[in-house]
Amino acid sequence: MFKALSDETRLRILNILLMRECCVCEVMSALDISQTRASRNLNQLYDAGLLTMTREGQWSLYSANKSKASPLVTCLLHNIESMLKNDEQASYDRYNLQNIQRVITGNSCCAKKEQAAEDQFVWILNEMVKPGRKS
Amino acid sequence: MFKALSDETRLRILNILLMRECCVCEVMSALDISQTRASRNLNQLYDAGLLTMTREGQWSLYSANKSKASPLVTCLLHNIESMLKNDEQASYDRYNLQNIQRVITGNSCCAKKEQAAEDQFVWILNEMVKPGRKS
DNA sequence: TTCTTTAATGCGCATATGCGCTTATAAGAA
DNA sequence: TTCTTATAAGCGCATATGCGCATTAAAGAA
Repeated sequence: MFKALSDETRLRILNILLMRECCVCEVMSALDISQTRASRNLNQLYDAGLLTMTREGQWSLYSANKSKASPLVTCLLHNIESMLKNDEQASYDRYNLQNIQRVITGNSCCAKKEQAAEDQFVWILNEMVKPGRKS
Repeated sequence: MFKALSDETRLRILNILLMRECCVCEVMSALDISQTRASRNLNQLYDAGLLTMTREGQWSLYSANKSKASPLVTCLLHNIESMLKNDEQASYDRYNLQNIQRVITGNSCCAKKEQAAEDQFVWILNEMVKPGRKS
C-alpha cells in the first residue's frame, strides 16, 4: 500500500477520484496522461485496496475507497486529500476534471467541455495570486 | 514519506525503533544486516521525518518520531506498530533487540548478550504454536 | 458479421532503487 | 601522534519500476 502511494501519478489519480467516480479515460483526460499509464496506475491503486472498481458495460469505474476500507486507509485518504488541497498540479487536475463528463454516445467517451480561453486565463491568474505559491 | 515506508528493511527498522532508541550498530545487530544498509535506511527514514536523531559522542541515536511529529506521522507509526505486532520477522527482530545493549567500553559497541540455545529454541516453539501463522 | 470504443496486457527500454565493497570522517583511547 | 570504533558516503552492479508501443479482449453500434 505504501508502494502504491509513493508515486506522483498515483497521488494525482487519487486526488481526482476523491472528487468523484471516474472511468479510465476520464482519468487520462483530466491528468493528460496516456491510456496505458492511467490504466496501470489505477490497477496498482486498486490492488493496494485504495480504490473500488465496478464494470459498467464497456467502462471500468474507479473511485476512492473512502469509507468501506480499513481505518488506516480511511485516515490516509483523508490526509492525502487535505495535503493535496493546496498543491498546484492537483488543483489544476481537479479543475480539469470539472470540465470533463462521460458521454454515452459520441466518438469520444469523455471529451473535455469546450474551454473558453478566457476561463483558463482566469484560472491561471487566480493561481498566481494565491498566497504561498512559489513564483 | 510513502517512499520511505515502502521497503521491508525500513519497516523492520521502524519496528524496533518503536520499542526504544537505538544506535546504528544496534540496528545492524538486531536485524542482522550490514552497517551500510542500516545507516542508509535509517537516514532515509530520518529524511522522511519519521525518525529523530541525536549525536552522542561517536554514536548516532535514532528513535521513532512518535509524538512530536505531524498527526499523519503519528497515525502511521501507530498503525505500523500494530500491523507488525503479529509479523513473524518483526517479532524475531524485537526478540533480538532485547538481547542487545550498548556498551561504553569493550571492543564491540552492542554485542548480543549470550543467548542460551534453549532460549532460542523456546522462542521458535512459541512462534510455531501461534494461531494464524502460515505453517 | 464488421467497425468503433474502452480497457487491459505483453514486451522492451530508460531510469530509479537497494545494497555490497570500499573509502572518508569523526570521536575516543592509548 | 597512532589505533580503534562508529558512522557516512562514493561507486558500481543487479534488480525493480514506470511507461510507451503495440496487441488483445470485450462491449456496443451499424
